Amino acid sequence: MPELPEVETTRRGIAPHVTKRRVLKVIVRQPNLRWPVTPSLVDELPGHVIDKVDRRGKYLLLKTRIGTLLAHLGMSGSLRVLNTNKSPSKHDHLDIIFEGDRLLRYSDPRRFGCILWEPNPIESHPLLQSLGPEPLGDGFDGEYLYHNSRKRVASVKTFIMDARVVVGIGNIYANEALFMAGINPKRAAGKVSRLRYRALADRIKEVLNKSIKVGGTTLRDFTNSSGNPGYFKQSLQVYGRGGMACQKCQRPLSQIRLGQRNTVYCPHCQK
DNA sequence: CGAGCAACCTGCATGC
DNA sequence: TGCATGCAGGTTGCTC
Repeated sequence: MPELPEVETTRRGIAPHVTKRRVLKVIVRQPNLRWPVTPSLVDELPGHVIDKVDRRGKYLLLKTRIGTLLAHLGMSGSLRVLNTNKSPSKHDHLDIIFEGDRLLRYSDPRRFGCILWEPNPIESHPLLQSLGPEPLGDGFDGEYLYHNSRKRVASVKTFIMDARVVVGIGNIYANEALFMAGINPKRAAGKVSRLRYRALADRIKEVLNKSIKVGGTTLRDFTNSSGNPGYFKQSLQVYGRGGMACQKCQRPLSQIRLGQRNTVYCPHCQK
């Protein structure tokens, strides 16, 4: 479900409700996520205050004085702030109950996400170790992409979706940014010019920023922390539109498989 | 080292 | 209606 804009939407939604709040209790109903929910979470988090909600790539970091809760939403996960009287349904795997009448509920039908507890400095967590720069941060631009793609024969789409290269760009926004930049997704990453990588980096920033502004993309079931959908779907130009007319040239969009992922592009506008 | 792919799991749309 | 199939927003970890 979530790429960077959806995770950032979640972060902004939950932050005001959990920051400075003290955890009363943690309830785990289904520990078998991508990795087992860290068992000590239930014993260690209660009694402590969430100081800050950060994001690194698609990971959410709930920081306390004694450690960090690291959450990933996988393909179908969500975090919502609810009243404690709301009873859980089938895929509501974990609750963090706060003092007062609020709880943070993790739901994830496919269970590709994770909830981990890390008592040590989070910067050294293995899952965060090999992540590339934030696409909306200073370390990311066309020069960076150009420099790191030399001699790479994999497709440029696979390249920008690799979290070791740059975090946060999933299948939706990779398709969109390549269309906006006029680059064929099949092109070898190492054969894209410096000039065109500048355009690509700019379009990546643009599409992510615009999506965050409207609460992300809701395809079937993504909702923000209050249960509302995101509105970027209506702005998508190629994702989910294989066979339909290109919005620039009116020719039909091609749909292919690239690195096991559905890929839509315009053979006329993207070279 | 990089590239390609199977795997994790459930829900939903489609076709017979 | 029922069943089989294929597909979905992500990422790791295996093989070559």
